[in-house]
Amino acid sequence: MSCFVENEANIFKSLSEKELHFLIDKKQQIKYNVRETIIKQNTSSTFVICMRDGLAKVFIEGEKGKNLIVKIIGRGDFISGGGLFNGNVQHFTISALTPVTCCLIDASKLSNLFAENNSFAVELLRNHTKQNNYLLSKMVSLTQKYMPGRVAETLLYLKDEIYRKSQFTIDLSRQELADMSNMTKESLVRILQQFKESNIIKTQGSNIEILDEGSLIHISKNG
Amino acid sequence: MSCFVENEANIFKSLSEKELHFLIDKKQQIKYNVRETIIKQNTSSTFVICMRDGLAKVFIEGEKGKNLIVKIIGRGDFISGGGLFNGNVQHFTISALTPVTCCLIDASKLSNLFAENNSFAVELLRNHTKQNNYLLSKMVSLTQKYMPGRVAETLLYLKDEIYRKSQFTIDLSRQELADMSNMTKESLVRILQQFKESNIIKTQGSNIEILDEGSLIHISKNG
DNA sequence: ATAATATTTTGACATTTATCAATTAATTAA
DNA sequence: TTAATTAATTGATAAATGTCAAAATATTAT
Repeated sequence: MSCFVENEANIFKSLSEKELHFLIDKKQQIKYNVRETIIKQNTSSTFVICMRDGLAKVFIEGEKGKNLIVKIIGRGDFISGGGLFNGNVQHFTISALTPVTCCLIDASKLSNLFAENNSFAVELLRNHTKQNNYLLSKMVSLTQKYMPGRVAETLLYLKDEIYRKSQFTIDLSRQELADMSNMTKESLVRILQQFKESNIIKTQGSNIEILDEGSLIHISKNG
Repeated sequence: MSCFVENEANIFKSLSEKELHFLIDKKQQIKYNVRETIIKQNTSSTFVICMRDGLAKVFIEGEKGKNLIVKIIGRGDFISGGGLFNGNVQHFTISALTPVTCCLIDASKLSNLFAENNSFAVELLRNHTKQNNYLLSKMVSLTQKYMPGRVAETLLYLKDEIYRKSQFTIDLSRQELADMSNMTKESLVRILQQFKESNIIKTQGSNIEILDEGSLIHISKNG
């Protein structure tokens, strides 16, 4: 089933072919253009998303037009909008950073599977637990680290979790990098500048290369 | 079953008497003294907690000895330590603010119930979804509001969610109030002082009375 | 009760971070 | 390609918040 990636984190791994078919109508693969909104905060919808291809940002639209990017999702990631089994109101916005293909799964189908396959419920709970723990650690970073630490963390996150190499062309603007790191774009730019001057990174527009990962890790821990 | 409170939020409401008995051994009600640790971050344990009586703080022990109090739990609250179905490592510490009585439930018992009662899995997922949404909104508050807004929010949280009246004697120190609001104790004290001078609150030691809730709401939204 | 200890409050000052305006670079549309 | 628009960068300055030390209160143990 093309929407699913074979890996440890895949919450669908415990499902049979038949169960997968029940969950996903192949024709329900939707495409989004860059910058298109996939899920909109405060609206109501009953589907959850499984990313097939592309990258999207998951963010909260705060007061005063300030956005907080919670995470980036890509191929194989499963995400619900915060309304799952809980009123269907979406608690964050998801929008495409690159062209995105994804499956929209109706939430009611999930609970229907619990009875016949209880390890699927466990998988979903595990997924939520992980998300929870991620939010907690992000919360600590954002509140207890100085700006250089937060920028270092953002860069390492992009390298390790999203692009999986030391040199990459980001699909995010400086403003979006700032929204991930909880600071203004001006502050972000200044810190990137510092990292460049210390030969920790090399940047050219949206191309970023991490030259000294050790330093970055050190800064992200002690900043 | 004395450990459970009858209300909407109770995740056990869909269980039969027999299922409840399976889940909870009455003798497994544990008592903790003030300041005792119930769950310790980074240790491994397989139980989840249902609070019967008393108040406890759920917090993350950050770097540099800085704590972030995520929430306060009390009678009827259910909480897992972040290791549920996910390696059993606890991701935060829970410690008693007042004498606490609670039930410790082995996590493996939870999944055993999923097969025979699939709405229980849905309840658990709903609980996790809510927790997730709470963390997201807390994250936004802590990162996007100025100190007065965060203190106002903390006071309203204590009034609305914990003590449920306008005048209450807090079981938290100033340091702990600061840990809830993400600031130093000195900053917290200064802002309480400002609120007093504006006749928004009245304080005497650990006794706090909210005189002007409207202003507090306004500050928490616009701060 | 009294001393010892811990907590809360206050003040002066330093640091971190944001804001605003101006400039430069990059992207998009005609 | 060139103009028009948007994004990125830099500098000067202001605002928010933290640090450190001291004083005042409260709490605990003897």
